[in-house]
Amino acid sequence: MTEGTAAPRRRGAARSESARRAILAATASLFATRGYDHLTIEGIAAEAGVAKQTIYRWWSSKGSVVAETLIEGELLPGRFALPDTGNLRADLTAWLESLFGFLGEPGNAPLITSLVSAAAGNPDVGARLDDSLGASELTIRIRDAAAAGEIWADTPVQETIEALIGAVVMRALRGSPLTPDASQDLVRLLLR
Amino acid sequence: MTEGTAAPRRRGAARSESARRAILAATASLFATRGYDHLTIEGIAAEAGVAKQTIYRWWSSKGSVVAETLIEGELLPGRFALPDTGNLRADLTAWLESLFGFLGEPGNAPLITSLVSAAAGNPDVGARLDDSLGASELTIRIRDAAAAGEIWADTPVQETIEALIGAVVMRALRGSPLTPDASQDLVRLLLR
DNA sequence: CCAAGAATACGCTACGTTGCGTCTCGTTGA
DNA sequence: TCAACGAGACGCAACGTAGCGTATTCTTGG
Repeated sequence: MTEGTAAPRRRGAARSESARRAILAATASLFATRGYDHLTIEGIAAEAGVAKQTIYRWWSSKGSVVAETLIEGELLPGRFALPDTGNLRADLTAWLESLFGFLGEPGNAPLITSLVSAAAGNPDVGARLDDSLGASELTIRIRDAAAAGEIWADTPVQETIEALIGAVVMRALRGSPLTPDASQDLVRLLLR
Repeated sequence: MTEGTAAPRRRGAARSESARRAILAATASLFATRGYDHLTIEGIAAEAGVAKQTIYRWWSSKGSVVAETLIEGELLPGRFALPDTGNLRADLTAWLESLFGFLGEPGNAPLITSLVSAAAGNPDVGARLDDSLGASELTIRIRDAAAAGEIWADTPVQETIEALIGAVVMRALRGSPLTPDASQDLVRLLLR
């Protein structure tokens, strides 16, 4: 499934790790500056100082390269992990605030928009994007909080998460202004 | 702003309405079968039996043509209007159910995914897509319901709508299975 | 033990294809 | 009469594939 990862050890020259790193770095850099749809394989190859065929040898599409770049953590900062202070509402609010804060910095909204577009065309990117935004921790925390009685026991976990991330995605897509209370309001809205 | 609409009355031949209709119909048909990123101006022209220049004369981009096709109602059925029985929760549930139902029919999820992708790259398409999904009625109804005390008076209208549509978009993007209670759960979650 | 050989990755260059957006052409129609 | 139309050629960019010579690495056999 995940392309571009280590090959089984056989004869012949080994895969060049430096080429792989250069490709991912070039992808991250070009993606950030030009966006997903202006990203080209030839552009990546040129920026990375690598032959086009070296990309095609290991990845089947632009989306695959982007997905792996995302996995490698070169596209989004790692700061979107959900904090764990024991207070779910506070943690969620902080998490949303860091996301909205990121969206508010100039140039970042188009980056997320581009990532959503990439996710629309490539499920692998979608899954990795969810991961990068902290969806898995979200699931665990909300489920546990419901079980522990910290929030309404019948909270529909899946729907809550989709509404949360969906709201963030919509903000990015529409570029709607970020009200200062958005994070608090959203958490209050969704966690009763 | 809205391209492709009436020209100022001058000398010479008038704009061909049949060409315009053929272009929009071809766009709708190709979009539905091949998706947004495989949609090409040359393909539309060929399918419509029209010269490429006739498209470029009236629209500036692929996105513009798609946006107008959306306005014309040729891409999405008109059935996503929010019903008005006086009971907001019931109306929202019905609205969500028709959306989720549409998403569940084979071939429709990719259509929405493609539309989201188109919206990501073209704000005009985004705005029209919101319209087609009934966002404006949503705003009015939720605001009125809050004012009338039918729902919590402090309901953050903008956040609620973004969470609602965002949840639908996430379903389409992730292709997650549609649980039968999803609509009810979502409405209960957001409207307390 | 170590050279020969096989297998593979790499950079490079070139090719045919597709779609872009622009630009003439005659022709047609209000 | 003159702009809109169809047809289609043009240069450009990027696609994905192929073949080349070179470098690297494992396997084999004298």
